[in-house]
Amino acid sequence: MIRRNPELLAYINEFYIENESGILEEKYHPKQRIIEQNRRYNWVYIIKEGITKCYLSDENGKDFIQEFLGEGMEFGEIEVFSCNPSFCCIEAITELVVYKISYIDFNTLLENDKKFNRLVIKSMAAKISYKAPRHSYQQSYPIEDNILRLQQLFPEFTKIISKNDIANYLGIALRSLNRTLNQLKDRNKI
Amino acid sequence: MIRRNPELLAYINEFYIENESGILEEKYHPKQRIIEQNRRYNWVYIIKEGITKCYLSDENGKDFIQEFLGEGMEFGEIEVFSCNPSFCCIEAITELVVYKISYIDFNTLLENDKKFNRLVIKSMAAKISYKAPRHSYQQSYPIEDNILRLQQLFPEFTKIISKNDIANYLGIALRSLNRTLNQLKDRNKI
DNA sequence: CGCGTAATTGAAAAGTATCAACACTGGTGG
DNA sequence: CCACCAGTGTTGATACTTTTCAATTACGCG
Repeated sequence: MIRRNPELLAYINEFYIENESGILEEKYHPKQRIIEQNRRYNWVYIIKEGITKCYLSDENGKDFIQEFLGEGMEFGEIEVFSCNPSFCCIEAITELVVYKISYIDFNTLLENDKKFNRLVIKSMAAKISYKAPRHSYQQSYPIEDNILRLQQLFPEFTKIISKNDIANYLGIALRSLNRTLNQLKDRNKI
Repeated sequence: MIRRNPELLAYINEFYIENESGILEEKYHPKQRIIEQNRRYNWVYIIKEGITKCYLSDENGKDFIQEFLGEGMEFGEIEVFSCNPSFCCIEAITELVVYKISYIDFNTLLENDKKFNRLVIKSMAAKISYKAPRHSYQQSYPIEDNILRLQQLFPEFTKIISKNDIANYLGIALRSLNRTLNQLKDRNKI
């Protein structure tokens, strides 16, 4: 549920911070948006501390949460390669500290630092391989199974994330989330 | 719906075929599986001709189709980086011709050929950026809207792909697909 | 023709969303 | 200290959507 990438973060901390590498640091407060949907940016971000949500919102006002991103996760890098405007929105949930790198510097690193290149590819591969099963599971199983699964993976998911966000993450109505949670409690399954 | 990557295919055709590069060619018939779920392989594939489906199947027997892959699309590359067994199944829909490259050669190309490296990254970025909106749309909109959208993007989608596969792609029951198609016809929307 | 696969349909059951009302919480200012 | 407010969480009743299951038909091909 909350994705992390300690390997990437460690690498950046070790080799590029305080080293005149063009990597900047920025802070955000909860509910601040780092990236808005359908805009163009020239920065790639990597989370140093805190949690964000990555979501798409559609005309009818519904938000769909792609993922919750924690330490070491990148965002904004997809748009470097696709040359499209941002396809999702990134919003801070907790207090947040990020590193940011300009497109130009990011591309330079990709070309000249093989380890960095490989870490970025790995991070993208991870994004692909966890999205697929999740999408599949959400479509194929009833709400109850999805909640039990979340419960297993992240026992304290209700502590950090609001109910509304959880519902948006699961792609269901808030009411359905509450009802199902109650049913599970009644049957002592949770 | 049917993804393609002509740029990658053109590049491989131009520089690596019939050039002692370690790239092999293979043919498959409809319904043959190139990759099974949860196994380990040592090959990355690129489609030269034909169409495959990429799907996940779960214990309860349901298949969920991730994407239909056409010319130039790679598969098997994610597992090179994640080091996990295959997370999906790849099955030929039409007569199929693929190129295949061993993990070792693939890694060598990635390290030594910057253009190839960039093309692979771009292809992964594309996978991420079309999966996200699709997942979101399927969760947030009713079946009817999803079918109309498919209709717009691929007017002849019923010609090539079986009804069952379309239902599995949309994550709905076959019955629901048929009912909705009929309703749309009644209202002359299709 | 006969077979297997794919497509179609109706009726009932199950699952979800919608909407509106109400409760809880922490913070603010009088 | 209390009243108020906004944000978040909770709940019931109802309407709607989707699936399930089983039966039937259509199609392509040896």
